[in-house]
Amino acid sequence: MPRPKPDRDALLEGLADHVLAHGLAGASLRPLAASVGTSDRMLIYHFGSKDALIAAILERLARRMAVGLDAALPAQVMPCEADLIAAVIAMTRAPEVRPFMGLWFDILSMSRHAEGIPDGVGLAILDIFRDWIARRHPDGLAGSERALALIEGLAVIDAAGASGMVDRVVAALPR
Amino acid sequence: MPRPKPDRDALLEGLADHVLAHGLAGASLRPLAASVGTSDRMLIYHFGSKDALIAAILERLARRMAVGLDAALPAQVMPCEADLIAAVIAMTRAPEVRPFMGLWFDILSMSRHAEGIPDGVGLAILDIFRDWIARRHPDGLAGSERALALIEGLAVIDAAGASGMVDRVVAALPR
DNA sequence: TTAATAACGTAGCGGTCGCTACACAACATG
DNA sequence: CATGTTGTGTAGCGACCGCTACGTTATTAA
Repeated sequence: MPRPKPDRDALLEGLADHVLAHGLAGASLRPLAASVGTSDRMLIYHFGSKDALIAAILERLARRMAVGLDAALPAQVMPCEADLIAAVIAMTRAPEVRPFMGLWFDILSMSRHAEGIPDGVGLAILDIFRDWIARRHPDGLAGSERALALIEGLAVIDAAGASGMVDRVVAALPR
Repeated sequence: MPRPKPDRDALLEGLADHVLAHGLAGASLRPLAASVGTSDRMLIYHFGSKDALIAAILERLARRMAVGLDAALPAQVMPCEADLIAAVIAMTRAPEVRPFMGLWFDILSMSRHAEGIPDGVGLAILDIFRDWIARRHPDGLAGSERALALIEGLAVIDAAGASGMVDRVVAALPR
């Protein structure tokens, strides 16, 4: 009975791609549907409402991010925090990761006004990232939160267009 | 002829208030106009287009932020970076400053897709903030960029809902 | 075979969007 | 007084929004 409908799952992959490519902020049913060769009618049919659809897409993307993070950097403690941060910043700039950063800012922006972003999504994503860092940080979980803050901040500065400032800060990190 | 029309200026104050209160992401002409007792028709008449209107509002808000920042913390070097960061984080949590942080994430999100946010706004705001920090940081401009990154990151974590993590990081800062 | 259910297309609802056309009053200038 | 220019209200355009009504086909169960 609660057989996981196969179409829904296939749709989600394509929908996640579309959100990643075009952002979450202006995502609307018809372009979303067109990108996977169906209609807005069918998206509502499968997911019930736009909010539920967005929730499903975000869940899918969160899993994709978790998997991608682990694939991007070997899961071993790095000897020096500066190296870890430099590696992460380089990673966030890779073309296949940058859309995720954009999505992250969309979520931060939208969740302030309850615009269809489920509660707790921000926290969940933050936890995924924090734990991922903790597994690679020389000080483990203790140092991971400060490193996370620094990385998030550098990502913000990067997104604002001041990549030079980011490079300077990373280069000046104590080792 | 290029007399700076007085109405336009008065309108901008109210419009800036509205954007601050309701966010930039979903700001549309009719609610904006209603909030200052006029019509969408008149906003276009005064500003030419929505994009120009948004640009004017953002300019106004940037100035307001610059003034507010200087009023919030005395313009003197603080003896310890940790104290400065703690003070800034406390400031970002104040009810009159929080809307500015929200606006900042809206700008970050929207400017990725050229959604009516003029180029360079992100950089301009970042510069205002960086310089403000530099004037209070024990290491001056040299240390300000790393502090800025840390503060931005903590603001992101705060916005995501993990204020506990922010408190922990701030408390663990070396002094 | 028949009946129920699932999957999907077509069409359209009521609403909001940015923006414009048009008329008209007030005022300034010749 | 005639003639703009400036401000403002009313109405509405075409596009898009999330969502629904309704009919049809395809599959499955009795």
